[in-house]
Amino acid sequence: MSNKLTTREKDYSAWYNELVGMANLAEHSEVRGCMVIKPHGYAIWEKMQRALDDMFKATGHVNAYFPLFIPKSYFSKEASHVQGFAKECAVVTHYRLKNDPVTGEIIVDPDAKLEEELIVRPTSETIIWNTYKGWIQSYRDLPILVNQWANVVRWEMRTRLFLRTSEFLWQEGHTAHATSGEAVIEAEKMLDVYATFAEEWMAMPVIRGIKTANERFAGAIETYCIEALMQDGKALQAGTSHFLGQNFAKAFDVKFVTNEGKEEFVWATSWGVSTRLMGALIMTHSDDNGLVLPPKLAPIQVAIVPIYREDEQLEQLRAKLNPLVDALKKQGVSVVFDDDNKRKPGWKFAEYEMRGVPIRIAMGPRDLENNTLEIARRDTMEKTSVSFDDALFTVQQLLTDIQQNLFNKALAHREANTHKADTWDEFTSLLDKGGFIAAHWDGTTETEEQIKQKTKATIRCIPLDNIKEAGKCILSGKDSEQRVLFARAY
RNA sequence: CGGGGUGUGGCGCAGUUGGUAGCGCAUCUGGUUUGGGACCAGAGGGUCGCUAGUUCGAGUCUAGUCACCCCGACCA
Repeated sequence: MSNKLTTREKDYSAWYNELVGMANLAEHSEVRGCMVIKPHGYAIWEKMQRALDDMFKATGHVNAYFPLFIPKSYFSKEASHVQGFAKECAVVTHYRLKNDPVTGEIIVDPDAKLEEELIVRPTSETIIWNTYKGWIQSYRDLPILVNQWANVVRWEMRTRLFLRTSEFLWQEGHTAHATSGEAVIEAEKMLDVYATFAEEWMAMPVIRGIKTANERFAGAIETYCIEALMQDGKALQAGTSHFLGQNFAKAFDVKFVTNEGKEEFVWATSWGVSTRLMGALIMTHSDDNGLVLPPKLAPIQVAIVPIYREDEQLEQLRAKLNPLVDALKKQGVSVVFDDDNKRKPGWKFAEYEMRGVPIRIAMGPRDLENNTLEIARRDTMEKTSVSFDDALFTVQQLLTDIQQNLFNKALAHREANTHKADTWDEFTSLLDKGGFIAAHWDGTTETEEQIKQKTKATIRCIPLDNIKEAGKCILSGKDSEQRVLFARAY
């Protein structure tokens, strides 16, 4: 392992890859476009999962599981949905291998060709709606509020650890409702859950908005999203929630009988967040010393490093620190007491910093004499010497402070990098600096496409809390009734 | 799929006009160390991505091939 991260100004992409590797989060697999999530990375993902899952349960949802394979014919039922995913599907065509009679090599048995190919799910709308058809007859069966934790496969041309991999982990919620209004409320509610999670757990401020028709999910009537701004000034879609209308119900013939005896199609939503959130977390807070984790998602919140020369000193430190460790654990703080004799303190300091541990405590002979210990916070890298008796209180205080400080810092960064543009020149010059740009747009897909072609900037969203304001489109000069949010994005 | 780049011990790299492979980190052993990634001494580890060709001789030249990375098109 080398010692330091290279500076991120030079090449953000390289810096990101290096960080992900050195912080022991993940690595590229030899399998095309896939990644191996290492234990430390997975521990963070598990904390995210748990928090999200609790929020889903609290809003009335339950978990279920559906097949990995989707018969090809299911896909063709919803026209825009196929179009959206057709180009990136992995397809199972055979079910058996055999030894080549001539060469002895393992080959695909040509006699084992499937009659109907199976698609490895890129998302589960089709198989789930095919299943819901059997679950729903009456209004009494509604709503169905189901979530699935799963892996999906999208054959992406270019991949990037966590942000875009051929296989990724996610959750996808699929709900069925009796009325349009109820489904819209559900889609908006789940967007809110995502936004709350992003801001309160990940300490990552997000903008809630809706996508333009062009950027909408394949098969959706309305796509809601949360958009975050990374440290390099690029935007990242961190979560989406879709109002699907009756598109999938019609495609899969899912009808229910109302309490008035009328037969109607069901209304649907789907919503998901993925391991991309890991990428978002990394790119929002990390610095050149490595990963920075918000306390709420840190697998280790406090690392205690004893500094000692002889075993006897270690014993003294252990005796002194054990009650503190116990007290912290009792408060629900995850803490490691690192008395590993194979590593030196300096090495441990650097390592915990690289891994993003929010608080580090060091205690040595000098502290024993003075009844003090040294507390270092990861977010600001400040070290303070505090009285041993105040340690418990200070740590608890600090965990809250760090969580809040990380959010504040990220918010300040976003605000400093969000600008209004009223002319094309202003727009393009702002784009090169990165960040969000609020600008007028005439509302047409053609203009949106042209802007994208000329500048690589996309409309990230139309913010939900947007203020109506008359203006002229920055490209076409036509009338516009509100600003929309542009950015270059991941 | 287009443009560019890289494949050499576990990781990062060097290797000149072709002459039989070296450096840093990591690893192992012993000792001294331990308050910011320790030091000294010693040791182990590579058919140079793969295949064919040129040559007395190929990490180096030629052709092919595979893989990966970066920049586009596509996307959460």
